[in-house]
Amino acid sequence: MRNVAKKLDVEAMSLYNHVANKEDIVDGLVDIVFSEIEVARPGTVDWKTAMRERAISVRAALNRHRWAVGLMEGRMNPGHANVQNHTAVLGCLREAGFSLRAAVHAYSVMDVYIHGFAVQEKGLPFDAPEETGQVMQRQRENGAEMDEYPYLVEAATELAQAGYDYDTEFEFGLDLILDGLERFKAHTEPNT
Amino acid sequence: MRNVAKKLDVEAMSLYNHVANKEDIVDGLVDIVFSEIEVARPGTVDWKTAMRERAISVRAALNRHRWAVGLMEGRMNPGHANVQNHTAVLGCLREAGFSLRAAVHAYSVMDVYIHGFAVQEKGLPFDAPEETGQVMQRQRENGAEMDEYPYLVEAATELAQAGYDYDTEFEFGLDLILDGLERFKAHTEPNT
DNA sequence: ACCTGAACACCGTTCAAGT
DNA sequence: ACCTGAACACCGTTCAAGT
Repeated sequence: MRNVAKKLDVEAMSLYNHVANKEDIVDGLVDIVFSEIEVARPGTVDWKTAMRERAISVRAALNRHRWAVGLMEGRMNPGHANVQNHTAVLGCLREAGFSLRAAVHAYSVMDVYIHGFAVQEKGLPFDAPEETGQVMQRQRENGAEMDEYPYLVEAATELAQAGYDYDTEFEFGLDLILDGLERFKAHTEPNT
Repeated sequence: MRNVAKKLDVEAMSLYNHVANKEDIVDGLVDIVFSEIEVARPGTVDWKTAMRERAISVRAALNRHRWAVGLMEGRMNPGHANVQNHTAVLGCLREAGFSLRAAVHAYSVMDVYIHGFAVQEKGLPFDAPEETGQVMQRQRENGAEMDEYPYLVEAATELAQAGYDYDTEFEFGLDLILDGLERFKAHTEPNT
């Protein structure tokens, strides 16, 4: 609040003449982020590529506005863009032949993964390889024998050497889920 | 800090004689939660049921300690139980035949999903059906024509009627991912 | 109608002074 | 060695007083 006010060359209390409270401002900001998410118009591409491109679009938006990570879901005053986005995704799945329950399932897995990945990526203390070694070393200093954790050491040294690419990691899980949904769809609704 | 101190019948500043700072306390608490996570001992069950049971154990622990949701990952001073858990999971996957990269991929998807689901479940403003209607109504009050969002209305009324079960929702996504990992494993390492 | 100074009830943390 | 009062630098928010 005080920082926002400062940027407007105004005192913090003045803001309360224009917005209800901080939550109110965040509601508006979050809806702007929602408005930046692109989802293919109905009937232009199959559901799988539509959902894949949307997922990547969400991730891109969250990367442009890292402060929004963890604030997008659970809004209790969803804005226009938010509701519109929900409708678009639900519509895409339903028109592709997903049953209502199946669509809700699919939506849940996809968004849990997309936002969960963003949270993990944001909260990670180390830029993967660089600081991983330091964490391991602190373990050692605390008296931990490293041969107690062979698999951890193995993974840490591998990642330190070859690096860790968030983009490919994200898409691995994304495709795993999309393929799973495709199989689930074929399994529950053999005709289509 | 001040609340913790109060529970110990002490002033807040006294705590700094025993811990470095707030983060230090949280580190310790989080590691207790990690210690409650059960993972099958090597060789007792196949990797898939081991990972499935662990996922459910994580979720149960997070349900017992909802404050820990979102604090488990990205610790930069991982405790003993944390490191031990990491090792156990990595070991389970490696000994089941996952390559190192594949194990890291698998670990990433699983934990992103598990913790992402917990975050979503915690942050949800409405206990599913009950408050869903209220949110929809506020949309209407804001001048939104409901036939703009047929799929949303459809889903909301359905969920309001039949209810929404977090446990089955969680396990749907979990099994989708585990099945996907099994297929991925078979695909990349045809022999085993 | 809009802005603001003073104040309230919070945070985590430091440090010199006490025992 | 451990505790504490006073203080600092923060939060979001209210309200009466100003223009």
